[in-house]
Amino acid sequence: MEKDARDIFKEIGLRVTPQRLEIFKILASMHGHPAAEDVFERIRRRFPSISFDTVYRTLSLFENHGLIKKVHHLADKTRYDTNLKRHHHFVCIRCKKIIDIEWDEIDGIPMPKGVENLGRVEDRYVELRGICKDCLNEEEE
Amino acid sequence: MEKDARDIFKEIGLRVTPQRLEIFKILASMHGHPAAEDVFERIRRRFPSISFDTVYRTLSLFENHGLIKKVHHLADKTRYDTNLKRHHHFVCIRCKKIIDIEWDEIDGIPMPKGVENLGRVEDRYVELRGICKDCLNEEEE
DNA sequence: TCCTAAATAGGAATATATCTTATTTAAAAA
DNA sequence: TTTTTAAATAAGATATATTCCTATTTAGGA
Repeated sequence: MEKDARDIFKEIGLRVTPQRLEIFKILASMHGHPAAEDVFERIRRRFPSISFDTVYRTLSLFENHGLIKKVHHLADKTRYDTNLKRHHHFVCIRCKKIIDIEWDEIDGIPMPKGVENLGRVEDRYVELRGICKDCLNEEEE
Repeated sequence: MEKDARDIFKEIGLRVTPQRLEIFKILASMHGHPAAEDVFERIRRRFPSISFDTVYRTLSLFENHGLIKKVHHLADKTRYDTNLKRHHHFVCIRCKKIIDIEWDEIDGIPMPKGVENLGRVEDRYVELRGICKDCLNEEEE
């Protein structure tokens, strides 16, 4: 997010509103991985009457234009895993289907440098994200 | 989940209730990655008066004893990522902190066999799960 | 069989996210 | 610059997921 927010919005055909500019600025300045609520708390300082809806709408908008990303594609409801065998997942970003995959080679790769300073790693989890067969077929029609 | 549910419960010191036995059975029979609601719909056939609370409580209980796992550790609220550079995450399973990590070696590993039948993979995402430095320090005290 | 702590049902409460509608505003057109 | 209009916003209602509260029931030990 280097360029001026105003230019970025114009490039992708978005109206330039003060709320959007401010949310953009907040996101750029906020390290960590904010939730909508965090953004809301911050922007309220400048726009005390801003609504939650505007924040959510703007975050969606930014996401749809690739300016930000959701950390997970399955944040709507908690899903449980009954397969206790070590495995990873293929997740369809369209229909949210989850398919188990085995991928032992993952465990062989050395940790990236510096991770030991972050904490104690207890597990490695890999998610292959894409479009599942069913959704690809529907697309064709 | 091979053993008799009754024995498993006793081993880990849980009371054996009809609701728990049934939920356990449902989980074992249900492939896919059910949400609490899915389990609720199924168990209602046999226990029409069961409450949502019992389902949630039982799922938590099973999770705490390692009988099932949540697919994600961050399912409570949507978190956004403002770092558009390709990266992965270290996630603290205790405080839910997310820390960006770079790990290019991941891209070099060949896909596991059979993935091409599942759909089109568009991205690989890795999550290192563990306990962060802050939580480890608190633990010591 | 009795007793007690634990589990449950039912509904209330909370949290997150989206929708509805009247009002305001950005920005294109005049 | 002024006018026009579709898009954006605020406010609150609504939807959905999850947890909490409390009276009642029950598992399992005494």
